[in-house]
Amino acid sequence: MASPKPRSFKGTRDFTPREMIPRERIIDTMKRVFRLYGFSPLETPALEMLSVLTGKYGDEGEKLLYKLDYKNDDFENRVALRYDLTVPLARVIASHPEWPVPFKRYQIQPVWRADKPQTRQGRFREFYQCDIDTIGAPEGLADAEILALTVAMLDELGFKDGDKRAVVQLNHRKVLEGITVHAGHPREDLAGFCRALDKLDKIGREGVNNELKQIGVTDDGLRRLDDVLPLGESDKSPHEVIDALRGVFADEPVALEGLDGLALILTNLEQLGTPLDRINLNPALARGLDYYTGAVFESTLPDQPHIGSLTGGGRYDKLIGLYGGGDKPAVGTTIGLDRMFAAMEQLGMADTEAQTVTRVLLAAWSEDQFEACLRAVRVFRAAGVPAEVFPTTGKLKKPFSHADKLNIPYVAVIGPDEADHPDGLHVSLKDLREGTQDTVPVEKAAELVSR
RNA sequence: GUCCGAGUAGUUCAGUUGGUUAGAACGCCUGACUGUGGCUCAGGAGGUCGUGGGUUCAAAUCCCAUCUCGGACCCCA
Repeated sequence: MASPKPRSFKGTRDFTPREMIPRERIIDTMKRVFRLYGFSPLETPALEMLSVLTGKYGDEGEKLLYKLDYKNDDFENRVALRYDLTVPLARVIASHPEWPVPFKRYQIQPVWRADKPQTRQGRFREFYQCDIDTIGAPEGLADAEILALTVAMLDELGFKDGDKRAVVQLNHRKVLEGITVHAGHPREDLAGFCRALDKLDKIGREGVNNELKQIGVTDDGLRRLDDVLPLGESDKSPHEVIDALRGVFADEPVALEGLDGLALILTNLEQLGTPLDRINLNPALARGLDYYTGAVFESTLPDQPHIGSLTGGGRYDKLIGLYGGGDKPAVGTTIGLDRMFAAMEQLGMADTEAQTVTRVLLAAWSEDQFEACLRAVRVFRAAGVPAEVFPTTGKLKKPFSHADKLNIPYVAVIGPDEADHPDGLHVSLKDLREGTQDTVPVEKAAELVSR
């Protein structure tokens, strides 16, 4: 029997220790922030009933569902891999009407899309999503909390100062509705207008103008956008932008409602301690998805325009109701984990050197010292130092070479001199980066290595 | 789903109008160095040239098919 060539399914990835070590550290940081804001963990199954998923993502999205074939294929009971984390959340909420609201959860799990992957552009068939949502809270505090959390998390990860500074772009669907009407476009096609506008940073103002013309916006309408869109690129504070927009939309009550909503969110944000210079009120921010009903937001790195948004979300008050149990207001954000890692790697913010968590590798000079090695490793572990014993004795070249290849920072050698030291068990501790070596009691070695 | 390009050692690739036994670099293993990694030097292992068929005295090279991979479009995170 010929063994098949080992290969992985296209669009899926292995995360090697070298990748997982920084990845886990970043995820741990994020979870800590989520918890500080009172969001609790939720996990849902990879498999969902197909009937739960159909009709939620539109025709384009539906084609991307991974549907599973069953023997005795039973239409009622077909299943599919989850496509996102929002629909499963909606299912959970709908099946627990007794849960007190607001319900706040974070969820970090993979989702699957039967897309043609372009791995270099960061598009995969299996990828992680990280969602934070508050269900059952009206516009105001919940929106502000999501934004405050986003800024706090980005700060903790190092997206705080200089060219790594992240800024949250903020807008409101009702303001966008006002802009749509202001451009002379029918209110009913807000979604189409937003889809075109959302491409602004990708295809530029010219490209957006072309797209808008295609859906019927006139030249005069395009000119009227000049009253509004440039405000997003000005140095004005969010409150100043809102005041300017109040003037433009004096006769458009829906837009004024949106501006009131934004003002409330900003006030809450300030009281929560988020500096408003991290918020950019940007009337050009649209977000492509058409289920948003209120605030929409994205976080970007203004000095790294090629990286794209790190997080994105908004308020969606009508979506949960689609799954039964009545309308429930909701607001949330998605964190683009893969994009975040890519950004941190590009900007040199992640440690990509470590290939193992081991801090110290113990090596016995001969079989006679192997037991002493096992006693010594216990001391390191008890001190909280990740340590392991090289499994063979004899040539010390092997453990040293192994430590070198894996970037293990320390090797502790135990030979007759160390094992039978009159002052108790010693190790010869070598710092591979410095090339220095000292023979010290094992307890002392554990202390040296732990800092 | 549509349109292009590429498949040769573990990896990145070279390989001339078809012509002895298919090469390099890096990586891997061994030794120089019987208590010590990186650097250096010497040696070694590793390939049915993606797969199947065809043309030819002769195919990695030319032709056909097929599979896989990469890029562009659409869509999205």
